Amino acid sequence: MTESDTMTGADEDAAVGAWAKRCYMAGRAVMDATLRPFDLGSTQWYVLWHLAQSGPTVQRDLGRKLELERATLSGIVTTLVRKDLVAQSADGTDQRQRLLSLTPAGHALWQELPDLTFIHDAAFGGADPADLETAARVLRAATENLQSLLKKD
Amino acid sequence: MTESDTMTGADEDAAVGAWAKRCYMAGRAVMDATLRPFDLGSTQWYVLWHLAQSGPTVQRDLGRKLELERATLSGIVTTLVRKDLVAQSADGTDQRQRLLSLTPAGHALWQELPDLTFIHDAAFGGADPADLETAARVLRAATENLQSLLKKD
DNA sequence: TGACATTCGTTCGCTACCTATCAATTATCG
DNA sequence: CGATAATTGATAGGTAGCGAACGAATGTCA
Repeated sequence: MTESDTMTGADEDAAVGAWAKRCYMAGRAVMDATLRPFDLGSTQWYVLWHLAQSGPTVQRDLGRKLELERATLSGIVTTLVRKDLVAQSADGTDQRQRLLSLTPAGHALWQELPDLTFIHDAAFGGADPADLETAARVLRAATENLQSLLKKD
Repeated sequence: MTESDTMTGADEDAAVGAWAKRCYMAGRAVMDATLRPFDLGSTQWYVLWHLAQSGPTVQRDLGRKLELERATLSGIVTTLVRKDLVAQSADGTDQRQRLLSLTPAGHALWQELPDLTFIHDAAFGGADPADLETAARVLRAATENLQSLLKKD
């Protein structure tokens, strides 16, 4: 047993949580390394991806889809606007909302970006589909348990 | 299927990678909320935890145990030193190394901190042990696959 | 021994999360 | 209608992570 096993707790349950973190961090590291030549962060890529796929989107809606707090997305959008990849325009109906869309430069960059499918394939491609389903179910249940723990407070 | 599919939450919510992130974030949120009254971050807690359990530790070793880069741990240690919870002293044999230990205030705070095992219990307590084992195995394999992807570059 | 390489901790600059708060806007309800 | 509540986006301040680069200390090897 390694020291990190003891760190995360003596039982197997804790190990799942620790591996969830490691897996997330490792995935992000690969994504960041792939996008570094393009001066793009992983979450910035998700924003471009969504806008390229779904077209102009109200900022709040995008935040809900990417599961980011308003403040988090606000900062990322500011960065992308500064890079002239995303435009933030007023929406006619609700003056509070901002409509996000790709600029021409954003469109152009999106065309040049490599396909990131290989990341997911490398990570999970060799796994038994049934095991993947089980892992997803365990993680989903844990997430919901934890979130309901926060609500209760 | 890429990470992007998972983020959109379209219908493929069986995506393990996305749930790994959600699970990690949710766990950290509960931990942060629990530790907020004590003005402690989650990783700061891990540092105190290890020092309370294992006694004085060379900084680099602690970094390896907690799987943190030197730069990351350096910042966290600085914060804990500023709060007078951790002391950073010179080690006799190697003048490069710093020996970390709990200060009296650090010991005192540690005694007052609540038990955090309820978090893992709430998250994974209701799951089938076999499923937990499967989830851990899937995540571990994915992590190793991703890390070897980084080495190759 | 001396030259070179490695290691440790720090610092810098960055991404990406969060909470709390604020101004502006819109929604709701008496 | 008007007062109050809720929502949007921005900002401030904090935590957590990374890579790159640097000085000091240590290891290695010709």
